[in-house]
Amino acid sequence: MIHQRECPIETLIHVLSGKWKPMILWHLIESTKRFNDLEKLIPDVSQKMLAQHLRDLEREGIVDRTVYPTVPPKVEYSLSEYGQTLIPVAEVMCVWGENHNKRKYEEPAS
Amino acid sequence: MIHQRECPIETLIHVLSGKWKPMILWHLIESTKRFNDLEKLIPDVSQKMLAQHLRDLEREGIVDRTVYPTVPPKVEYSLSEYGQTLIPVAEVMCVWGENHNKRKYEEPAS
DNA sequence: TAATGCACTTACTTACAGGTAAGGGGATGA
DNA sequence: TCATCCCCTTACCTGTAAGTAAGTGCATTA
Repeated sequence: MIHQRECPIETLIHVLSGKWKPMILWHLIESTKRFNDLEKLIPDVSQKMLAQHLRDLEREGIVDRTVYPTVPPKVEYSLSEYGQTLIPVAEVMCVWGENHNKRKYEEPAS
Repeated sequence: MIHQRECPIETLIHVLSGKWKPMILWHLIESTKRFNDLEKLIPDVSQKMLAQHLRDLEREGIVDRTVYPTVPPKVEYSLSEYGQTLIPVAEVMCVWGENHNKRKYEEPAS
């Protein structure tokens, strides 16, 4: 049972809202990635949006940004320790999402 | 572990995106509600937005709409059987959300 | 006759997320 | 000297979500 007055579903939805954040999280759960890696892995994302959403996730404490002062610069993005707490949540969300997609595309009962 | 190619987190986020959907879900998890009930329970929602988001949730099969042909009209909204599958997901999301809010407002370490 | 309640819909406007294109800084390679 | 690589930032524009306000239809109430 849920026994809160306010609605914290909103919190998580808000943290992961934005067209590209779920994808970013998805790939960072798998492993640490560089900016360019993410750009290649996420089709059609612009550099601006990727940078912006990474900064959002960093501000929330979910993503760690590690800069190596080399030339050319190397920046790595990874899930922070706190960000790892999202993994089980993401799993539950994924199970539901997969099922929902199946329902939508395999049994269009409507 | 998550072993999908595509990212189904997006699916759930998309289903619950829109400023008012989490709140609507929240109240319908508690119990069946009428249009006016929801309007009163959700501060600042306009009738237009409430109607629109309820229709969205109905289209996804999450919410059932029951019309009683009385005058004045009576319409009840409730979680469908399928919508109930969202309850455990919502619970996990809530736990994380509560914790995140605590972290943000009680320990502004940044 | 007019007002009220319910559950919306419609038309119009505003705000913000996102898209496009270009630049920047600093070292290396041709 | 020019181009290239990496990781962005900036300026500008567009499209969609959301806000505002009014209207609809029907029956009951005053």
